[in-house]
Amino acid sequence: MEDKGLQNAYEVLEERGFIEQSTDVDACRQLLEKPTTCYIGFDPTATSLHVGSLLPIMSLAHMQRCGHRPIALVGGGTALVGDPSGKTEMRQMLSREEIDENAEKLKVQLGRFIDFSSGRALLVNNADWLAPLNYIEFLRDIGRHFSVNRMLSAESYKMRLETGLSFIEFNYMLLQAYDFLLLFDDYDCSIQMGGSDQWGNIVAGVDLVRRMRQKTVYGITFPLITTASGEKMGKTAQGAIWLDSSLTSPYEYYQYWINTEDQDVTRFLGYFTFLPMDEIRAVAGLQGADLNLVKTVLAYEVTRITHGEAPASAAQAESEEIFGARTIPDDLLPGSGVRRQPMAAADAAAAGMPSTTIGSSRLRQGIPAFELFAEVGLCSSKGEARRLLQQGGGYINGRRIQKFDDRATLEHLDKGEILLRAGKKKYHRIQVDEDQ
RNA sequence: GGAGAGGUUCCCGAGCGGUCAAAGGGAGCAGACUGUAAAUCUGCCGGCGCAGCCUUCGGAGGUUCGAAUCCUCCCCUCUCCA
Repeated sequence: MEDKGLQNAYEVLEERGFIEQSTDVDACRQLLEKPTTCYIGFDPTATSLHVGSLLPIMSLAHMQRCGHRPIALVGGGTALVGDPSGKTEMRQMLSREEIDENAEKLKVQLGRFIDFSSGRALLVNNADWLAPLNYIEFLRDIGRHFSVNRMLSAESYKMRLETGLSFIEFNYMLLQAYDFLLLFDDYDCSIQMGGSDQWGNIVAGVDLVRRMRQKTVYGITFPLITTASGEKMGKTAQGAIWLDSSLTSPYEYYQYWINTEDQDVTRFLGYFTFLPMDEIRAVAGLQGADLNLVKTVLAYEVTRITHGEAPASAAQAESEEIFGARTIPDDLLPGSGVRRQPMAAADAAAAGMPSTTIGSSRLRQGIPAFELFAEVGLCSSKGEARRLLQQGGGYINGRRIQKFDDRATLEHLDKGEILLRAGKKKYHRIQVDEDQ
């Protein structure tokens, strides 16, 4: 069902809403009738990719499913320079070592979405060819094809012309264009994809190949994904939503997706799952509380694709334990393998809620609630805990705490543990260590 | 190199030498409402068992009974000129 080798990749991407702009729609579609090589660059500026990179990653995965060969380019070289596109300020420079380290981690992550075995996809690092470049040669061979006048008119530089743009960043476009040229030469790569902020850089590469090789290559950009309320994807108050499970746990990740705004649900199913579009269209009309069923499928699917089957099911179980389970009808997004029936209570208990172990002697004396909330990390300071509790946002075993200094004692023990809750969604489990 | 502007609590942005832990907005958090959504309303929003005390206004000194507000030097950013 998922592997529709026959469908044209361009149409798949278009149907799923991936395409914002392309250099030549008809030519791209035609090119993709036959196995083609395409690439996207990823910046190794952090140890992990985050949700913001999910759309490009999924596009490569779709390409591969349609029989094409994707190249994931880790920008180990370009990251040394820093892309000014879409940024207000120059980004912090990282050392070569840090970038190499990050690049290694990105490889592993990308491997979960794309099959790099036996040449079905390639992973390259542009540090391999950018780092040894000779400045003078580069200027003479590549630099001469670029018009500063044109570059200055590029949208991506406009914003920076107001706030300041350093020369090193100004060069970024040449390097990315050179990447495309090199991939074209070495791997016959003829399509570059990227976020809409990459349009200028991609076109620069297309132009460079045309000038130097008299060949036409193509570019496709994706829309900037924002939520219905206008936020950029993947940003929360706690920071980015990472794809690395040690930075953002599968549970948090699942929760991020299940909290998707109503208006975004079907759109996101198209972007971030492999569920067939006709199934997705079938649920597009759902409204109100019914959408929560769809959100469950969305959260499960995205978590499964990112972290795997088992962590996704565990996240689902844990969420259901806390927020309650629903039954998902079999005909709702039938292509998904989500568990559709509520779990037996016993199975659900094995969840990975954060927990702290406390000595029984301390509990015997009783611990003021605000201290406990701060100690356990539910609040960042005692003052904050105090405010939370005074506003009625703290609970022990589901019962609201009346006074900020009410004590948690051994009497609160329920099945060997105490369940703390801050607000509606944050939980913490206290376990007791039998000391004297 | 020359001339000017400016660096304030997560962000933006006010701030008369005392009444400033610092206006206002945003973000965030809690409560109400709900569907683990959005919108809305209310409260909170440096630390501390908190009617009090402690540490903040780029950095270091200084003037004052008293400074985020005045002076000196330094660091950084931006604009214009060369």
